[in-house]
Amino acid sequence: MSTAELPQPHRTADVRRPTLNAVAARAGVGRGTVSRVINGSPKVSDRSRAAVEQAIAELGYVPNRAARSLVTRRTDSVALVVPDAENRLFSEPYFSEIIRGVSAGLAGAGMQLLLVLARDESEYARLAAYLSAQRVDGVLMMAVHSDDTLPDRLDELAVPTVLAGRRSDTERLGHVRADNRGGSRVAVEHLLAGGRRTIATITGPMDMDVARERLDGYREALERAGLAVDADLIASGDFTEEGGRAAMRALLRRRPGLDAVFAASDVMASGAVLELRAAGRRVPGDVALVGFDDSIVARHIDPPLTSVRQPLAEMGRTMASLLLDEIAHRGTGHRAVVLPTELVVRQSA
Amino acid sequence: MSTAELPQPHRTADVRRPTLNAVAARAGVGRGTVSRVINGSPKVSDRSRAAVEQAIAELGYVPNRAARSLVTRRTDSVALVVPDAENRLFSEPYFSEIIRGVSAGLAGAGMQLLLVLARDESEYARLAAYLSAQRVDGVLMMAVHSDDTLPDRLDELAVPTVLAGRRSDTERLGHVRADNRGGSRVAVEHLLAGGRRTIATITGPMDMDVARERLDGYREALERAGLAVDADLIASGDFTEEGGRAAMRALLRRRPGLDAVFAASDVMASGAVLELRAAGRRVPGDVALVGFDDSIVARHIDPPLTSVRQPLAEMGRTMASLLLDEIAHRGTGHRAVVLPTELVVRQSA
DNA sequence: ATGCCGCGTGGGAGCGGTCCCACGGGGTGA
DNA sequence: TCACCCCGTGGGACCGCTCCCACGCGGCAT
Repeated sequence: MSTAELPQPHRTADVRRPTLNAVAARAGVGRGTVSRVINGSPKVSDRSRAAVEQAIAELGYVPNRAARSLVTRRTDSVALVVPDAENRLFSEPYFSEIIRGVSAGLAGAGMQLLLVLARDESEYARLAAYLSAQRVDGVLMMAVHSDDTLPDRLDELAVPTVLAGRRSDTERLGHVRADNRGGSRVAVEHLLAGGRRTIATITGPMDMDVARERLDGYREALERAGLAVDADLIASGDFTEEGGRAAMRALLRRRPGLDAVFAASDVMASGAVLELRAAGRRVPGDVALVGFDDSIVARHIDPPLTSVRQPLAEMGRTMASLLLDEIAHRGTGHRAVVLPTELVVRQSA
Repeated sequence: MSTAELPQPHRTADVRRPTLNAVAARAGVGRGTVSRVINGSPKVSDRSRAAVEQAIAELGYVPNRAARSLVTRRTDSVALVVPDAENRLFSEPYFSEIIRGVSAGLAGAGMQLLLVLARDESEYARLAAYLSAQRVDGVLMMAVHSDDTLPDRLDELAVPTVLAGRRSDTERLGHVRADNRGGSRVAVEHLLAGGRRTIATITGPMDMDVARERLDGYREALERAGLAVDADLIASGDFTEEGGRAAMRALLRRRPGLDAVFAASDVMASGAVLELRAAGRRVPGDVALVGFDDSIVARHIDPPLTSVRQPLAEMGRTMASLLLDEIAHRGTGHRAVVLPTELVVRQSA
């Protein structure tokens, strides 16, 4: 590592920005009037409003957030909490797309987005106090585990909270999720439509709601087609590539005759592909494969992977709007929103 | 999309949190003393300190950020600005790893991280005023274009600013970057060591410093090896997969005899692989290939890609510490830090 | 002309901290 | 014993905003 001093440019001293008082003086009105103009109150004459707006423009005035926040007891900011252990997910489009959606949904409301990565357990434990100390008006949480009680604590502390995904099917907090079950069903139906009949599935960890839902979708599709669900065709992975390989190996051992696989994530599918190739099976010739997430790897593995896409940006936007809702009308009750998925057909099935 | 009302739980009314005054009363001391304890001043007797700490614990007191910020003129938060047009990068480990590093580097200092995605030009234009209005103590910027003047404006406004990467080799602002030139040189030296002699390169857009640096590294390696630099072996891409394909196509046309390619990004390398395969060349048998970034696709394309890894998390941490430095000692001058890269050898070369 | 209404307005109070000045009391040196 | 110092301390004065009360004034009904 090398470090270099850069040529030092001019550096203005601690610039004091104009206050609301200065604007009032310049516009020849009282502080109250300026405040009203800034906050869009209708009870201001056109003349005053014009004068104030001109003064604001001339001075380049921007309200001091801290001062406002102190009296309104709002911060106009929300936190996005991401357990940092989930860095795996972080590098997927999942996080970034949702964040973009959240950001877009928040921007219109003039809300700031605070990114909080909880590195370890102890840090995570402090979070409830931290977040409730009027630091944020609301909290968005991603990748919440089934046994996580932080959301409940926030709820008890009256901090508006919205989750990405739900912890279980008895989730009481507001949340947004994709139609995992429906998406999986469509994926498997696609395999059935391609003439496949011995369709296996690689599931995620069964203590996660997404994993259970995606397995349910698989079952539903088979049942609707009048096919029996064979337990030997179900192997569990852990959403990692290695887990996908191991599951695929197990499936090939138990049911060498399988002609299709539905993997509950693209990353596991990418592991499965390697294992299939190692076993001499061609994809999709011998075995068709469908993944879930439409992540980056889906486009880049060979063959490009047919996968189920979640409307990530829209999920983010919806999370933002649910949260803004909860903030605006506290006690309105929580809402759950399920968004439809879409099957992206590529060459693996 | 479907929406559901969830059962409504209890909802406490606007909870008023204890103030510093309440702590003082409970501890039987003055406000000043409590403030001193909170801010770690040594001028407090052990007795008072103990009393205050107990009162804080009993009341669950947490200082009000807004109130503090109002008087100290600090916000204890920094913004991470990401031009949203760069969403492509966003989904790479690049962003997420740097963000993790930044977050880790900031956490120790009790700083908050504000994520600011600038969606379009107009939004981006407003950013300078927005950020300078004492909203943040400093700014971190990613993916800054060569012609971007926002950093300079921030600098003029005396807002401490640190960039990820530099705009050009005359960059005056503080920044952190990987040793792109050295990394590229090592990559090409690896190809040379493998016996390759006709080594092409696919560059990024030449108006980006990283692209220029990586090309320079390529040149350096050849020159050190006593080989001439052949302009026909240099094709420019744009850091996209399609750009990589097009560049590879051009290279094969101009120099069908090439036996190795150094692509300035993994994504371009992944495009190159497709084109090489289409042309019937085996990788690495006929043509060896090295990429840059060690991104997700590097591990997942076939064959797994040898690539140059940047120490992303450390870059983030370093950015944070440079920024904290600039905030603490304004006018100390800006610094540039270059971090070493590492060649990750896989099967493509 | 007088009273009343309501709109637009000015400005005091206060949000919850930090800063700093002034003050009391114990120790030290003359 | 007295003057001085220093340490720990309490509390007034803000920071820049919003909230809200009270007030002036023109228009309308009486």
